[in-house]
Amino acid sequence: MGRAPCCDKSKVKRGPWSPEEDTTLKNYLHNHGTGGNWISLPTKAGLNRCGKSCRLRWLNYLRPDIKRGGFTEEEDNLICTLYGTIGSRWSVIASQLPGRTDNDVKNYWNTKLKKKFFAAYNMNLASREFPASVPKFESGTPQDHGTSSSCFDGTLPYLMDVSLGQSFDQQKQISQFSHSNFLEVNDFGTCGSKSFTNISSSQEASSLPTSSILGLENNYTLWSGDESGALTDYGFEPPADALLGNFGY
DNA sequence: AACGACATCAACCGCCAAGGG
DNA sequence: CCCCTTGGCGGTTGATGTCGT
Repeated sequence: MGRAPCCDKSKVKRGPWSPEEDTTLKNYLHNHGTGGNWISLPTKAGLNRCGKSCRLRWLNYLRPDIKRGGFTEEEDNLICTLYGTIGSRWSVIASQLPGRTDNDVKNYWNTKLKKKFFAAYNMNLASREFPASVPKFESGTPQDHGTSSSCFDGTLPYLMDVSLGQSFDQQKQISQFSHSNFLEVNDFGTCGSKSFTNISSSQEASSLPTSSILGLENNYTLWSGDESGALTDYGFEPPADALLGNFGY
């Protein structure tokens, strides 16, 4: 027996969202929040859409803090470094790129960065006898590359500056983005890693939703991976565990 | 101008894990 | 425990745009 679908696909609208639907969803979320239930949200909001579709539309497109436009070189480098270390954990990678969604990062990787990544990698292989296997971490344990391992056959150029084909300072790059070990957590998605000071001092902070507006409490909770123990242990072997530790995971 | 190839990205699919009853 | 619902995630698809011939 197959798994029951989350909604009746034949009765809900699919495909691209209209501006009217976007407005309806935004207005509803602004006034009521998710109510902790995306599945029932479209009915309450008067949308003939699947709840999952509403959630995706909000997270990937309608959220006010979405950053649109091209990725910077620093973002490129960070994505490549993280991909080389933890694999295709797009939500984790996106959490280190404020304003970027996992879908954005995934699309960007698949359409552009992947080629750049391997072009730089091949260049390194040809010019500098880049080792066929890269045991950079002192632990000596095999790397866990997540679901992407088959793509690499165990070989990862994760210390490479893809734009320059030069050695890449992983810790430096990561520190530029992770700011601190605090993660922003809210009810509207997993994206957005910002330091407390960034949230509290920026103009963005003043525009953050209050619990009354969005029907939420503790919209922004600060978690420290070292201290709270609240964050998931993803079960990575070193070095991924060590790297994720930099982000509070 | 017309056409095909390629690139982009929004949206969907299906699986998995968490949590509540 | 077990089952069910839901949220979250990564992989994939398909519509649309852009470029080259």
